[in-house]
Amino acid sequence: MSIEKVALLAGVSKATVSRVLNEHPGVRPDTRDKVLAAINFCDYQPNLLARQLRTAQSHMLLVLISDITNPFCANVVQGIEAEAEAQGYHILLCHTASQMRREAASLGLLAGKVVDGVITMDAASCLPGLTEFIGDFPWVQCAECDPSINASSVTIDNLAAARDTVRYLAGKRRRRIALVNSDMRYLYSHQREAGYRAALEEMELSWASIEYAESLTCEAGIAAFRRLLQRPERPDAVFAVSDMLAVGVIHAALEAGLRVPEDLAVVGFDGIALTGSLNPPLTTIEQPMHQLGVRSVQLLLKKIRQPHAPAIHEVLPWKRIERASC
Amino acid sequence: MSIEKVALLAGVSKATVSRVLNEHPGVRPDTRDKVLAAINFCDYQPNLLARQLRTAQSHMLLVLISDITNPFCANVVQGIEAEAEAQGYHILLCHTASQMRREAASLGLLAGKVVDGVITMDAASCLPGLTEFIGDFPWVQCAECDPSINASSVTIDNLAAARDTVRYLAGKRRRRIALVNSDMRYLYSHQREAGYRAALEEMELSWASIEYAESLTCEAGIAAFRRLLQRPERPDAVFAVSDMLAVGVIHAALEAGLRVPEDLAVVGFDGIALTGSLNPPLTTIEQPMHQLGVRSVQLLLKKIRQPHAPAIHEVLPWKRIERASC
DNA sequence: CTGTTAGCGCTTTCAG
DNA sequence: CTGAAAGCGCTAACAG
Repeated sequence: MSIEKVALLAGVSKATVSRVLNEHPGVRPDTRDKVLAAINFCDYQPNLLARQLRTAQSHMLLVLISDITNPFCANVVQGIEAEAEAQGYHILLCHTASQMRREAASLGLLAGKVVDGVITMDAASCLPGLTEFIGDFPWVQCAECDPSINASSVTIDNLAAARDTVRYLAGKRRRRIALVNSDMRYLYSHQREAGYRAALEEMELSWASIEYAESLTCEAGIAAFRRLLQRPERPDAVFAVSDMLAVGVIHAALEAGLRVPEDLAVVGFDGIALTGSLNPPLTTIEQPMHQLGVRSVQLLLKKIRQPHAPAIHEVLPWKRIERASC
Repeated sequence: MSIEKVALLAGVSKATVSRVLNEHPGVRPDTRDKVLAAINFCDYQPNLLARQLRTAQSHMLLVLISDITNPFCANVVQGIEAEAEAQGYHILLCHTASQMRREAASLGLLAGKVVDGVITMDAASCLPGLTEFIGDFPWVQCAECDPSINASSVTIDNLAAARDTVRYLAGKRRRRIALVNSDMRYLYSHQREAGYRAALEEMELSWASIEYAESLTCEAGIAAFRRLLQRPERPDAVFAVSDMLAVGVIHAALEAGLRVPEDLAVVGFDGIALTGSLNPPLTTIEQPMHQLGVRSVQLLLKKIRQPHAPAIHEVLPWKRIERASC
């Protein structure tokens, strides 16, 4: 049943049906009722595709994500979805696994008018090849920002957060603070590593040790910590750039007979809910995950509505949550 | 730049451009090249909305989920997305928080032709009011299935899994086995509770104790276990219907001075990756999360392609993973 | 092998 | 306040 059938049924024109559908003012109450009755009668639902084609807006947002299985991402997506829903938008989720090919494919949805804009949360979206694909389409970088790109962003100050964390550990008399970092394709990895190095220098700690995890999972954290243990001198503290990595670090430490926090202090990053219920509870740097998502949507919609407004780079606060692991 | 511009540029008709775009056979190589050149020249990207309107298929799938933050859901979604991508489909994610209002709104996308079908993973989608909304549209119930509904489903045998678990605990000389269940709006809650009761009866255990968690989070697990402890006799084993609940149970148990597994055995459900890295590692009932997602997409596409094929109810195997928590 | 034409279902001027 | 008509960009008969 199309709008035409409804029009026929109500004895009016397509235009009038469209008017009541979109709540345009200036439709006489009784014709409005007639139309509404007809709509109800054949329980008509408008074809959204046709509407989108005609109005040239889909009210859909694309979200590019490396791995929804990572609780941090899931929480941000939840924020994105909540705000999108509140503003009458839907979200299209694309796992890119940071693979250029998949990213490029998804981005066809932008050019294809299937989505009105894109929020990226993954490493690869900053690659020169991809920025070209996105071109001038509305785009917000979330949690991972390349400042040289002309798109809005919502992030935290990763360098400051990492620096503060290492200083905090040093303040707790830890002298051999190791960093368990992630894939260096992420920009935040560089930023946090820079913060780590800066703090070591400031605190005049010469001991440094960095391991790179293959993914943001417990298993990768376990493997990374084991590698750390094979080095000449073992650390007395580990700063992991993700809570999941920290979970693995603690597991591997206990397994190796170390006590946490007595022998090894551990700090995570992200502040996922789970951290408070671990044994021991995990000290972590909390990112405003939900807010990161919410603001991303808000900036994206602003760009969609005012395409020529300049990019906005928003930096949200982080917070250290002190618990027993350190 | 529309298909018309390309046609003009290549000196052919729109139809021919469309043919090369869709790789239809029977286009002379040199005209094909001309078109391709033109497409390249103005880097034309087809308007997917227009195509979708015309062909009456969007190649998009709707996924209704209660909470992406729950790792079990996230893993299933990952499976859904992977298979969808492999088959040339995209997914639209809708958090429903099991709220009727939001579900109904999302389902407008079905009637509105924005999506070709829907996969539901939440409790509310079985409500009579909603099944009406979905009507005859292609629909697969994933992980949560109401057999009285005429839609395909992919699940595990929740009753058998729960029964087996309780028997296993009884076999380990546990005599006071408590169940930490979730929201009873979920059908699996009923099924697992039925399995729990059946096993108790079979094993001739008269002691039973059930607590209902408010959500599938660690915090809810902690609260539930605390309530359990306030009862006259404390359990010597807890079967939690979700790994996240189990994490909370263990946390609360250690906090109360109980040793796990000596004083309290704990078994979870779902088999999320994290469970292997907890302290102690968690015994759990593993659901084939990825496969649940993959098969859901496959059944949905089958239904989309053959609308009159009968519904298929697929039951996937589960697996007990024995670890130190029990 | 290629072009012409007729829509998909909707919104939106422009007249009346 | 309502209707007629044009057209969003594409695909698919049907001719030629």
